Amino acid sequence: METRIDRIKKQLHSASYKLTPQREATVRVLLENEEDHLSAEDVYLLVKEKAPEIGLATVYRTLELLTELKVVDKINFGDGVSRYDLRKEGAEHFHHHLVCMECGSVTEIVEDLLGDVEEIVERDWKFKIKDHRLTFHGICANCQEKQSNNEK
Amino acid sequence: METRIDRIKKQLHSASYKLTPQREATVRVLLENEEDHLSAEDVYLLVKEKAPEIGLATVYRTLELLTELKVVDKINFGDGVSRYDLRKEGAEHFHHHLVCMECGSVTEIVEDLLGDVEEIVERDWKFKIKDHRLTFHGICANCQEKQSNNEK
DNA sequence: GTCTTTGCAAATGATTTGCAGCCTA
DNA sequence: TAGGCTGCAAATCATTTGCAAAGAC
Repeated sequence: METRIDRIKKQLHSASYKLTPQREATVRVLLENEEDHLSAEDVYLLVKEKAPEIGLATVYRTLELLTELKVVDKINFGDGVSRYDLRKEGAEHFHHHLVCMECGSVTEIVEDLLGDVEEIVERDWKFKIKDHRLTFHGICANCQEKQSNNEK
Repeated sequence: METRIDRIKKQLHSASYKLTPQREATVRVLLENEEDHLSAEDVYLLVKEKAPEIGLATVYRTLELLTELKVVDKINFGDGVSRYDLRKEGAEHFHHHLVCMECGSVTEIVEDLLGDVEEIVERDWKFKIKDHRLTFHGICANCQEKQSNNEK
């Protein structure tokens, strides 16, 4: 069976890059933390646990490479750091995010919510859409509940 | 008649801040360049033309202040800099952007495209939306035309 | 061997902060 | 005169780059 790593390896090869141990360790960390939205520093610390000799610069270079190959998406929630998110396999579009202003949690929405909107934009603005970024800022279900409990 | 500056002045006062000459100069630059998406450095250079003694730190501090008061929105298109956008008066929601991957131009969409989408998100994810960020990356009408001309 | 990739340290660039002086209530 | 506000310079933080050594084909 072809694993996810195998497929990423192929993608690298077809762009004439190698899956070095460092790159593999980095990809594994991303796979094992798919739900999180790790910064380069986060990834570095996690990779370091398995491969202590790795350098931060290598992590940055790998993440940049993976971004180029569209294996990951680089996102920015407005705090000063870039975060890296594995692209869902087969997903045509970048997924969306709900960022909680209370607790900072980030929830992913994989469903494509923008089909109709993109049609309108392409038609009315004559803009050829290649990608999108949609983030909602607000209060997550958890924090809403906490708030209403506090009011009791 | 109450000008836009007057209203911003009131907003500052009601949060017990003053509209100092430096702050006023900064706001004026933002008003005069509403269509652009200026970085702090951009704002600094423009303010410097009128008030050469101003410091970059003051511009940063002013922009931060205006962001807090929701007079401007701080946005990030993925290049390493924050940009500042005057919030449209009366606009309930932050407007959207089309970023051209060819020429880097940024077009604003003031229309609210997300009404339906927000309803879905609030209902299905129990997420109380306070704000949103929507950016499309693609090719603007101009660059599309240039490309098809080159192919001739 | 040649070309790619790496780790380290130094460089860069955006943004923030410490602080002494300034201005205004 | 006290506090907010400013300009400057130094500090910080994320990210990038130069370079010599190490590794892959």
